[in-house]
Amino acid sequence: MIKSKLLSTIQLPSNTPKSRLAEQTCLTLLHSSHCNTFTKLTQIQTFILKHGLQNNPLILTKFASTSSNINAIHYASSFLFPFDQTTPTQPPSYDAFLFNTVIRAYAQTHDSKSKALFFYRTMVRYGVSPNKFTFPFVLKACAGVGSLRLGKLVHGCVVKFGFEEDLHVFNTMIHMYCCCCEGEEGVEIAEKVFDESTKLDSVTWSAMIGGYVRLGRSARAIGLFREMQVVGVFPDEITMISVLSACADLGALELGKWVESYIERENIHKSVELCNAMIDMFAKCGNVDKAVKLFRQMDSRTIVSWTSVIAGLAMHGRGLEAVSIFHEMVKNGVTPDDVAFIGVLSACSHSGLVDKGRHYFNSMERNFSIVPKIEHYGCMVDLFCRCGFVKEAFEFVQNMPFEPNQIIWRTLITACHAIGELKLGESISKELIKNEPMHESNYVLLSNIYAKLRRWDKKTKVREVMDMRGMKKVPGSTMIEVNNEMHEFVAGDKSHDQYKEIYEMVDEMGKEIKRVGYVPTTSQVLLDIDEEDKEDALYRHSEKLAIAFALLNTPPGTSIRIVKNLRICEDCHSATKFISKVYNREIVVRDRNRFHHFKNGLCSCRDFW
DNA sequence: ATCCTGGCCA
Repeated sequence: MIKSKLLSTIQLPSNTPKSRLAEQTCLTLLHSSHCNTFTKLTQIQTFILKHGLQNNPLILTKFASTSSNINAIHYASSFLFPFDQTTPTQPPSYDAFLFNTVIRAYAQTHDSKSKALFFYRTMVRYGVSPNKFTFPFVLKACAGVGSLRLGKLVHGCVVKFGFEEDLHVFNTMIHMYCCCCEGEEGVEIAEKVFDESTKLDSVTWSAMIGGYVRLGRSARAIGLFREMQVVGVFPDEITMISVLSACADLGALELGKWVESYIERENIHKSVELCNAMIDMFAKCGNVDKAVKLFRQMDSRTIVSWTSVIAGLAMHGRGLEAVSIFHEMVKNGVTPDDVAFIGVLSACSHSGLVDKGRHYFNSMERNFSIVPKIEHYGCMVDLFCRCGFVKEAFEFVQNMPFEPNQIIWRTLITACHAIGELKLGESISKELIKNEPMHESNYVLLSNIYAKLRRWDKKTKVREVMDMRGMKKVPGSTMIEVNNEMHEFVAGDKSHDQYKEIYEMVDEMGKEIKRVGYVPTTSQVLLDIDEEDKEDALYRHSEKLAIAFALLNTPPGTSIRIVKNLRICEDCHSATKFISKVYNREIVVRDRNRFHHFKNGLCSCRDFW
């Protein structure tokens, strides 16, 4: 209000050159207000036109850079470039700085990154040479768009304008190639560029390490971090965030603890983000108590801190604690966002809190004006299915404002499988395969259903179709960290040095647990073989191999932590309960979905997962 | 004279 008055009543003293004073007044205006509403922008635009400042690059640049939301940016750019944007007429006397500002503004948006590239092209067409500040923005926009073709093109421009030696530009280029991974090509180029360069700083290494983590190649990320230390480049907090993220992904608790002490020892700044990454790491590596402790010790927290600890508790099946922290968060005046709701809803789902889940889902829009996304609907479907309310789940899906995605269909199929609605599961699976013929988990679900129906003929047929289409089932594998080393097992694995002892141990385990009531669940075995062989096949599962390995190589009474890449199978779940009792070990299993804490013959998931 | 790089939660 005050500003609009100021604008309309402003008087310029006559003894000063008008334009200079107008320029200063305009700068003050731009400086003092955040020009993110149409009204303010219109007022300033009027002022600019009135005082003939429309060709003043300084004013125009400021005008563009103070626009802090997407509408303001569109507005500012349409003012700066009022011509038909596809066929620009007369090149105005704009400089690189002005273009950089507009390119930056668009590069930072969520859905208009390609406009950044458009303005880069406009800039070049006008004969304005990009400077060293231009390319980091353009490359960032490319990374956001994710098109390798564009990325390569911009790389060419970087070389053409001679900025490939600039470390900022170079680092952003590594980042861009890591983000534009069509297949593996992008990351391969990033590696090549990375390997060929001689001057790398911690940012370059972090970009590459972070790239591997994003692609799920966490072991490679850790390897690269080790190389970084060998070469003698000192990591900073952002490097450590990526490394922690890799530990979280691998479930490498010992390594994660080492990272924690390394941060302490080297006095690396513990930013909120670093603490968040640490919370996430401890939760995903099985020590959720430590995650909660760290969370409690933080003196300032962001929504990410709260969400990390809530999601951490959720995956350990500690739903009530997660819900209570969510409450505490709201009470502390932190407004939950959509991700926080994913956390609290999945907490309800993993702990069977149906009513609470419904309550939070309904409160999203009512109390927080967050429109539930399909992911939130997915959480609800999962919640209903886990509690056995399959009918309600189907009704819920029918009433939701989205077309169900494959994730939701697969949740429903799994539920059908669990409650024995095999015919329904079969028909949905077939439908899914028709729509998404190259997704292997659709075939796996169908083949599981045929196994339960004992229709080996149809099961074999599914297998054949998969082979014909050149697809492979992701092999189940289990990782375990012993003495700071990761060991990975796949079913029937004989590559391990200790494999003979391990198989003997597995046999012994089988005998011991059968004595206290374990019955092998042979219907889980997805092969058409006779019962005795099936039992044998069950004993070769990667989970059991890893547990046997742990029993052989860790002191009695210590807890065992393993990480499985897929969901733990029903038989291994049952067997592990008995093993925890017979061998008096706490066994913590992280599977694709959540954690299972086995202790004294029971599991924290209450056999519901 | 003012504009630059990598990172955390589903």
